[in-house]
Amino acid sequence: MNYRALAERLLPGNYPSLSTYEELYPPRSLAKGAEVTRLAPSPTGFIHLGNLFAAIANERIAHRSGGILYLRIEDTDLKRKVEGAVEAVIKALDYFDIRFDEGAEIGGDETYGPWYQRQRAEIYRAFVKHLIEEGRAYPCFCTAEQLDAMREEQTARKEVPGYYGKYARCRNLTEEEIYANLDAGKPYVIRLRSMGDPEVKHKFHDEIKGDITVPENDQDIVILKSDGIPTYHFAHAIDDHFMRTTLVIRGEEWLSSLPIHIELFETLGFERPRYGHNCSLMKQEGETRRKLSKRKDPELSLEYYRKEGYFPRAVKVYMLTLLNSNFEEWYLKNPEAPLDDFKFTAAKMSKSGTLFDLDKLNDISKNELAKLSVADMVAFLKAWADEFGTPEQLKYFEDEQKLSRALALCMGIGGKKRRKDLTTASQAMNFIKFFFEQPTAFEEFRVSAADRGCIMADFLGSYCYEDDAQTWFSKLKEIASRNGFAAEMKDYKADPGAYKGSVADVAEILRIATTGKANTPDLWTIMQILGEEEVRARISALLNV
RNA sequence: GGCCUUGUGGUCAAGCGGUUAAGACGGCGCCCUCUCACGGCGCAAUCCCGGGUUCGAUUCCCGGCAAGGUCACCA
Repeated sequence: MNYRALAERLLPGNYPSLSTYEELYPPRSLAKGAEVTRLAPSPTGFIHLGNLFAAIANERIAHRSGGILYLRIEDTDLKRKVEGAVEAVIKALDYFDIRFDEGAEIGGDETYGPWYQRQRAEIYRAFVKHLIEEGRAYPCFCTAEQLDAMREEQTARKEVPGYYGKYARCRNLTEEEIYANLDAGKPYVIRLRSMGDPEVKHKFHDEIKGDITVPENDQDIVILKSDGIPTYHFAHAIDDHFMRTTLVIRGEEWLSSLPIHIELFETLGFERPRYGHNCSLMKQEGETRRKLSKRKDPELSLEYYRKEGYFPRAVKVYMLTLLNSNFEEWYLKNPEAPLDDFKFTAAKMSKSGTLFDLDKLNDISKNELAKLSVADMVAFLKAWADEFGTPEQLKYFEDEQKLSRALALCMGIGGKKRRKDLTTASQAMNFIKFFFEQPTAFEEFRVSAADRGCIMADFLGSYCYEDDAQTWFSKLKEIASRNGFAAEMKDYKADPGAYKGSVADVAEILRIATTGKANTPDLWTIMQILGEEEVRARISALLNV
């Protein structure tokens, strides 16, 4: 068989010599130990927590080591393309401080580009042509129907499905048969002529999983599709070689195609990057758990968290605690340190699938928001409200002084201890609502309507805006006594039967009357912020019902 | 089904031959307290199963089992 002639027939024309590409994309001059990692999404534009998870790992490893993180777009499948997707990905990741050094739409050094795989067609074809010349790749004319039928037959016989060994029909086509098919204008793909034997297993060091066993590949996989565009596997080998990737951190779902990639790198004569296969983020579904999926779990899109108003740092902290098992301990000791100071390592990444835990995220969110200054909190809420807030909520920002005082109270600023009431922007806006809007719904009172009336009237009679907190509270105790409630909690607890309730119940009535809620921060302060007129109006409104 | 990966409380997990088997979230209880939140204290709850090796296995070996992933001209 004249492979050279076949290659020329299949991919006519003069391609640069292979060494040209080596010179075009030379090894990077980086310090020893610097890792080059990448994110290589297909341009669907949809990013979810699972993608963020892997993105943070790649970003941290690259930048911790003084290396490079780049963005490559895997657009070999046209069906997946969505307009504006690349910008959306960049923006979504930027929100979490993930910045690329190179890549699609990034600008900067273009040496290792282009970053869209469709624009790299010539490179792929040059290498495919080379493989054909070497007899390591061949055209396959099998139709989709034939392949389906074959798969069915294999499955029925309980054999491994696929295009390999004796099933690789086009692998041993004669020269005459090939040219006859070509002359007949039959569409074809280019397949790798695999030399592997799956019975042979090799030890392989995975940066995350440790030593694993990998069988050899024997599938004659498609490397060039009938449209002349490579498949993922082939593009991966070419691109990660010429973009000089040193470490590929990718999802566990790729582990089973590792044999293919190993064979590809070997036949191309490229040095392999190191690999780390990270576990996926899982979701509990009934009895079982499964990998997060973009189709089935829209509530796990990054957009969802932005809309809820999760503080980006909180999401990142949560991801890091899942990603590196020693991060949480470090963070507990260094709550003020920049996240980037943490020594992130692939080796500390979890080997098993992780269930996404909203309770944990919420807890972290509360802690993160509690660290903010009032000004930062206002800025955060404003940014959120501008995009997602209701018109009523936007009005809160008109009286910034009141807003600041309300937030300071809810965050415990000025008091002895910080409060942790606020979880997300939307929750926070809802939490402070009563400062700006008269409550229309009231939580249930525990005291009878008659007693409530007496207490509210009594309060209105003695209320003085100028009273300090202590005076205000001692008046509350007097009201309690006058109306048959215990002034001291201790007295009440000692003999509950002797009273209608305690001063706590008195406070609760006023609290619900002014805020609508049974649980709030300090009531006296709330009244100070609301102002005398508003307090009297709200209580009177309830008195007259 | 084949192959690969993974199995420590409800969740995330440390430990990797001898430990009262850390810690965090969640749950429950108590204290603090005008409510809540914060904080403090405490409780319940875990080594997938079966064989080996060993004086001794959560830790090492073998075998099960379970879960996840993957078997495309998708990535």
